[in-house]
Amino acid sequence: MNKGDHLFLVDGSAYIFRAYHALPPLSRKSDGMPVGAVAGFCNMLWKLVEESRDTSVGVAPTHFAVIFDHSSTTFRNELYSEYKANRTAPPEDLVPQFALIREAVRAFDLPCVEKQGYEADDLIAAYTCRAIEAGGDVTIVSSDKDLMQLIRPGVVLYDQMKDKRLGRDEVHEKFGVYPEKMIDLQALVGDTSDNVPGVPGIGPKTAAQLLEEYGDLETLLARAGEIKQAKRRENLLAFAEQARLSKRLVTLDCDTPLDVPLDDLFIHEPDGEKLVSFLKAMEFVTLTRRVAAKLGTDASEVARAEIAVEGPARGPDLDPAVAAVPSGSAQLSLTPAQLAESRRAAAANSVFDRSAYVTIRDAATLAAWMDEARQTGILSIDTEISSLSAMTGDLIGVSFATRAGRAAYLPLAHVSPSGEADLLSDKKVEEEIGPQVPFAEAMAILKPVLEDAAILKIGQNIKFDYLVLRRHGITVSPFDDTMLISYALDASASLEGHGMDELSERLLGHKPISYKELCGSGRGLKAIAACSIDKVTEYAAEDADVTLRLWLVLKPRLAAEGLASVYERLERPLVPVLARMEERGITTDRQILSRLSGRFAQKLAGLEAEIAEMAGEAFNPGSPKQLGEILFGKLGLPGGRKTKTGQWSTDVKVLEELAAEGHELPRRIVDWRQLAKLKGTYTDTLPAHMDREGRIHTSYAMASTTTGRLSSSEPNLQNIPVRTEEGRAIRTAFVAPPGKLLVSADYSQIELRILAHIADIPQLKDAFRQRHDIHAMTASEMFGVPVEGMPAEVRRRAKAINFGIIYGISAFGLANQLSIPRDEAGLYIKRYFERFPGIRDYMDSTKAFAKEHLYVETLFGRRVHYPDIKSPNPSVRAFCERAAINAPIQGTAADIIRRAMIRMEPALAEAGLSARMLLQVHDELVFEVEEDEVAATLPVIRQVMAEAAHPRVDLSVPLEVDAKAAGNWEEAH
DNA sequence: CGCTCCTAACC
DNA sequence: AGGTTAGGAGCGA
Repeated sequence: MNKGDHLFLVDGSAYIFRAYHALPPLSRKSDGMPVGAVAGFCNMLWKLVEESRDTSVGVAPTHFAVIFDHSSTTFRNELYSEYKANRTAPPEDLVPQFALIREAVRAFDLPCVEKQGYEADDLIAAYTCRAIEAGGDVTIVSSDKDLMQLIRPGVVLYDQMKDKRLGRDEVHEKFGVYPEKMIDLQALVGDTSDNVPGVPGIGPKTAAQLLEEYGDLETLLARAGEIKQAKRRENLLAFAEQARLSKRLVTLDCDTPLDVPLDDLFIHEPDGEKLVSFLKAMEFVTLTRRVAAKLGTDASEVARAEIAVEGPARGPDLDPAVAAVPSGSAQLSLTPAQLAESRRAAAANSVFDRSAYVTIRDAATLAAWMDEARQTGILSIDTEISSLSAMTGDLIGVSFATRAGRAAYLPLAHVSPSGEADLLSDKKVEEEIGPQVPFAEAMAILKPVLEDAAILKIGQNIKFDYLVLRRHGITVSPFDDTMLISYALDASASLEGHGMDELSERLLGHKPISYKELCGSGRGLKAIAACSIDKVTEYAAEDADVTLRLWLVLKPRLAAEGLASVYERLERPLVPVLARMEERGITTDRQILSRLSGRFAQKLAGLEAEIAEMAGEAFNPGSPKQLGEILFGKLGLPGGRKTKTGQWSTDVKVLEELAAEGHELPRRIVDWRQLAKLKGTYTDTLPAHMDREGRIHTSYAMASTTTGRLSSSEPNLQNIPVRTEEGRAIRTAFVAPPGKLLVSADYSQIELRILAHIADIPQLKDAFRQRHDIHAMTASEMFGVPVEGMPAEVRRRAKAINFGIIYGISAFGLANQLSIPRDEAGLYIKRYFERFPGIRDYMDSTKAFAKEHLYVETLFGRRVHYPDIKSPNPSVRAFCERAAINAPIQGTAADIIRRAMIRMEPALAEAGLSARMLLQVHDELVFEVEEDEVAATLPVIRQVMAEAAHPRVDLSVPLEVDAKAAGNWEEAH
């Protein structure tokens, strides 16, 4: 290398992650292999190479290398074992792309450099030093602040995504120090993502100020005693050694030995054929064309390269299924689709041997099992607790599996089956049921494994186990959840569809022992702690075994079917978020509820007397059967309809119609029903769910709806009344604790906005952009009535039609909703389609798509399956069609709020705010916020929610968020 | 006791 | 008319 030469050093590992996170996931068309990061990387590299061929640009490189991290442990771990210890495993769909990206660099004919025991940054530092010594210039293609220390005359950092070059002055502008002081600054500040400790209480601003004043780290530490601020002084004195250690960790070594000499990095013209054949193999159509054109290669003449790719499984493969693959080349050359198929076939008739399961009775055996997990890198787990609720049940035992058929149960808190636990001494209990590992000792052995970033924990509905273990100080990470994988693959079978027993029967051909078989049910229900440990071992170890085998079958399907990003971005990251919301609960005022109950009871008693009087006899107004006989039999009122079982229908609709004709009794029944509902379902029941602190903890189900929405139960906090004044009063019982306020933030008209975007309706989009009243606009378009002075009834009808459209409108449904004749409703729909022809196109194309694929998709790639959409039964078919029209709209809204929830906590933390997210009600999030932080918190919440679709989806309509704070939920809403 | 039906609360 | 959960009545075992 000579003076005037220019070396480009690409921080390859950093670019992989940036490409992966910044770009929408992408799968290879032919087999679903994830290639999004590869695509981003290749585009970036091509742009650099193109620039380098353009000699008119002054910064064109003469030398070029792409540098990668080699392994996760480096010499820095010897200095400090915790270095980068809190790094989580890379996403599953990214792992197979690492090898492909190295292939890509070779296809570009560029040197690909990495070194055992060193980070990319060390190699970049060494090459930079060599190049400068030789008189050359260096451009480091990266934006990592860890590399800023290398900036000096002749060396710049280039952030390609932002097209920004960082030199001395830019570093000073950004951090308040010049590059030569960056090491000292980093030593003080530390780095949470790399686990560099730094000095507590010192952030970048303070650090820069201190370095400005004292010159450098050593001087600062030596003179720390002079600092006025007490806390700052003490921390600097106490953590001086930690700062020095941090400095050694962040310092990049110029003398890292280089296996590839600098001069070998000399750039040469890429080999067009080699590169095009690689890009063809990746199926990057646009880039292939572009590259072929520029390099003068005829793409049609070039055969696609044979690229072997590693399967998505982590760690050594433990599944006999793969060893049985005839190719003999094991999984290294399997595509995801092939791997998924081989796993499916091998697991279809799994053999289970319950007698092989182990009961863990002592700490040494437990430790040995954990070592097995360290070897394999995977561990399926299942916790057994004393009740059904993860929030309250006591941990009774934990089961594990390390590979198919190898499973164990660890009893922790079993008691004597004779039921005299209280009367027996511990010694007696042990004589009766055998020894158990002491609880605290077991937790101490489990914790490092369950929190080990290198061991993937697998659970079925792992939010449950996550919550249980959190109560014992263990935060399970990283993890996979077979229920959520199954749900991402196909959410159509609701409720039991993703339960373990059903998955096992469907995918493994094996029926596990049911909870009922183990513990009985009803009056015969036995506490699991009192069941025989041998029996529980069979049951619990089997569950862990089944879970692990389900994972082997299900996990590869994510990549094979193009659903890895749905799982990785919308399902898995939500687990800890929801777990924390459930843990927090919401404070509830017992007094308010009990006063309301009293008031409702009085009113109900009055109504009951009136009802009996009017009916001429006492009967139970809560019995639709008795009521129907009174109204349509005894009193002979007209307009009776029958339900599908032939009973008289007495729903609100029927009663309201009768009331409108002047009948008093139905009016009273409607009132009675409403109050009885409020009292029975809410004011009487909610207090039973309160904990000792007065908080109610709901449970969110992530896999219970077909569309991607969450559901809430025990209690359901997603259907707290809001419509009527009496109902709304119940919301005043949901309060903020002293010193805090509740904030409610909800999306305005999110589903209609999504419809406007997806169906591409100009009038709707304009109305939303201009913040017009959407229902009034619709009415105006349809009926030709000006928005000014529009009668409420006209707007109401348009609103009903708008909702009807979202629900996959039918004349029958609209007629029912508006209480108008069916043909009139049909006319409305006809006129709507005339005014908004794009809506009809959307509906037709959605139906056609659903019939072709048997599923529809949200904007984020979530699939909703409709296997019955081709049913010969017209009503079944029509129902599926309406649901298929609704699902992309409802599901996209659900995806958007999921994204907002996942981003919310980091965004709040980043802003230094302590707000806590408590509830989700489909388009609304409820938070608990310190009073003096409300003003700062509202804009953060609004922004995260409004921007939640980005960058994956660029909606052509703005998302608006209304957010308000108050002492209780009613006023905040 | 466990299941189905009907009704009604929410978005 | 799309997506949910919950409670009470009623019925059969």
